Amino acid sequence: MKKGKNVFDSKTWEKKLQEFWVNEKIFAFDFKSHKKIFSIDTPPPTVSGWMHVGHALSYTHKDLIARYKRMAGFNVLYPWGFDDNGLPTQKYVENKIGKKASDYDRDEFIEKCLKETRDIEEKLMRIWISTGISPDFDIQYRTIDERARRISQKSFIDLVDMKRAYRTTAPILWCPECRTAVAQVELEDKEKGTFFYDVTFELEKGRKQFTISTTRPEFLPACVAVFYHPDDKRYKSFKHERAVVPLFDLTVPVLEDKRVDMEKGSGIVMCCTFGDSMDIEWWKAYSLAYRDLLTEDGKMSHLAKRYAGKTIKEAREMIVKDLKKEKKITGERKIKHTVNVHERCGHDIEFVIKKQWFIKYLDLKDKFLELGNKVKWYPKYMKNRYVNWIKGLQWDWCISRQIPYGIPFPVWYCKRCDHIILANQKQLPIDPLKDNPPIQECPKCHYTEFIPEKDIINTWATSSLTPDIVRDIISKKNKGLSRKLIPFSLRPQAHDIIPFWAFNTIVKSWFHHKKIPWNDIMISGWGLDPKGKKMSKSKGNGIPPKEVIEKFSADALRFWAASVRSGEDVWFSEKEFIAAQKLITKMWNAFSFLKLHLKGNIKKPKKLEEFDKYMLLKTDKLVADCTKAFDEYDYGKVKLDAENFFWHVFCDNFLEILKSRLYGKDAAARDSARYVLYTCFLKVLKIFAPILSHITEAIYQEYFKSIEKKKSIHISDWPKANKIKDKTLEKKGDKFLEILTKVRQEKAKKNKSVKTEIRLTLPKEDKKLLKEMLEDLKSVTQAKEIKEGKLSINLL
RNA sequence: GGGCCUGUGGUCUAGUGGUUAUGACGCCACCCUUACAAGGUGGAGGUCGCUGGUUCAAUCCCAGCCAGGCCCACCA
Repeated sequence: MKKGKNVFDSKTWEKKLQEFWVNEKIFAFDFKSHKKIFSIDTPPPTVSGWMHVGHALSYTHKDLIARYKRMAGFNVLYPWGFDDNGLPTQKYVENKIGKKASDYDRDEFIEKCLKETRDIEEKLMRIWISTGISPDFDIQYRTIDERARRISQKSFIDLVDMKRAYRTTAPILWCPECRTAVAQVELEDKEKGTFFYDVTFELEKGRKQFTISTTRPEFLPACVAVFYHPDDKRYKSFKHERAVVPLFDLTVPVLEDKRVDMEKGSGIVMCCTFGDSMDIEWWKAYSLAYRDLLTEDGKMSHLAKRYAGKTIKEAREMIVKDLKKEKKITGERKIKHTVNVHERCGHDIEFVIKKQWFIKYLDLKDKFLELGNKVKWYPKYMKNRYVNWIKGLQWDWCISRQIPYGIPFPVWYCKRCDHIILANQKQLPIDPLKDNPPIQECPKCHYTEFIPEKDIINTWATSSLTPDIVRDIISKKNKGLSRKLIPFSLRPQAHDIIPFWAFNTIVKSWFHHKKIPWNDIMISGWGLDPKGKKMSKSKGNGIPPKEVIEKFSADALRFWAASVRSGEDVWFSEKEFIAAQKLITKMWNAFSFLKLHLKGNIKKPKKLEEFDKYMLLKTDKLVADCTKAFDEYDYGKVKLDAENFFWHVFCDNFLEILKSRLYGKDAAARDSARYVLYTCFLKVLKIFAPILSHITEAIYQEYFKSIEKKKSIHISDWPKANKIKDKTLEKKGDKFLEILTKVRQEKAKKNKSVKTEIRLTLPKEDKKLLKEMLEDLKSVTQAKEIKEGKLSINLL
């Protein structure tokens, strides 16, 4: 073989193999197999823009497991899906076409959304495939497709029947920018600078003045009460009085409540509908009046009188100015405080009262905690996030959203009495704006006109049904099989959506099946950009996978993904990609060496050389370790162990030691070497297959396939670790390597080539121990002879 | 305020209640050795965040503290 560069051509090979996998349906779920099923509740990526390597990271984690399980003998159900309905997708479309939903009529806009999502999904699909993932693309869904709409609407109707879904007027979190209700989980914290104003109020009787500190003076027109702490001596005398709100001439009750913080501001606080969640608590507790201050787009209502129609910001500025004019502001301090903003648009969240659909579940907190305990969490501590979230829940789940693009509620209301009319289950999916209700007249008041629901069902209420959607696909081909899929084997997902997706899926699974949705949950971290910030579509700091794949390779991307411990975030750094490329080159070169020596039949020889037995033993140890690690979803350990073993044990030592026999004349000794070379390399290759999926497949296709007969390494059998009975074997081999290291040290110290010949003297017991390995030791150390005595290495 | 995670050579990282603490990148010296110079061999470099405790023995277990990150709550 000629000296020179021998690099694995990732570009050509990866593309070729990816096509091969898809065309040959290597990863197809087998509907007829009797093998045990391993089912994965794959996260359908949200269609809201281009993906980045952070996405590829967590999808590769799932893929590592899928590929391992397939080789480990499971019939792997690894579906694919897109989450392409609701606000995130609508926002993407609005940005793409440069127009708002309100610029179109509803149907036209929905058409636009459907077209745009189809377009980008097709392109995204190609990128996903280029990362080397291995789902069965014939088992695929979209959360906007007919199946998902049917299942989501059915879930909703079932929940109404169970008295779990209910419609009510209640304070909800409202985004004035998106003009829709949002859920608690969609909030983000943002620190903002603002002013703390000391506003002068007075008591109705006696005109006694007092100060209330507030950050939101624009809420004065919605003030419904003021509160002080019952132990606060300063305000004891205010009991049963009424206060006058400045500028607006409202009078409101003065009330005592121990939730007031005496230390904050002046110790007396106004309650408005609704400045914050505390206001809601008081409003409920004391059945206070409701003053509807904000319109849907976040402007002041008629209650604000001459400030009506102004935005919150404008109204605040004007009211402050006017208060100052009347000398009603006695102090103002600049402060920083955290406010809730909508994670999708960053706009401040307000509270308003509206009719919305809710799912009642606060009474089931204990149940959900119990279900969380039944699921096995990897890593374990991630369960805390689930527990923490449930403990902090204080709202029922608001599932209605006031946007056009999504799954409609299958509901009409009687125009006269507001009676709820549900669609017939057999009709589903339906759109109440287009379809007629299943009855002619209202069963309650016999009126014959109905109002269709315009709201849509929030995305999470649909995506929490992914196991049901996949089961539905399966049941179309094999009804019995789908029943075996409760629960699924594994839910893989990232940690940021534990309160959304993991939790909601458990909730729905309990309501509909009274079971946990999956046995295991594996949590992935985020990809962080080189500065340590989370890569995100909206921040635009995501690195596109294409960049990495073109510069390095898909295998390098997978290697990077496998270098993280489950659940931990990982910084993007090129170091790991460079290391991966080096490993790939090393593997390809080792393969060239193998090809030279493994021509012709490979048979297990009658007698194995002693060192070769040791090689098998060490390789099997690696197999055992990696199998255990993979079974615990610890791909990071597999990657680490396999890399170390392959490079430093297999290549640096084993291959060097085998060389003399491979090039030598003794046929029996050579056959023994050839056999272990073949066996060990194939085992190592298989261990790497889930991680470096392309190069291992390329090597398999080029050489091993013709002998092993499986179509692809990815459906070949996972290696087995044989038990070796000989207890001294490991000791012998370890001693061998220890002596080899000493010889190398000696040569390096003297600045000599490793080819330098030596005279080796070994202590009696070592020489005896290595009795059967002396020939190998001689050749690898270039020893002319091995004598007995005090350990010494003489360079010749 | 509550909870969780992390802290190991310059950088990234493995790991264990018990000899000299793993590997990579970088650094230094040497070596063209018939798979590979994108290689090989060897080397320098660490009080394993700090302070106590448990123990014959702690980087590892416990407590407190410090630093970084995350989740939740509060946010008049």
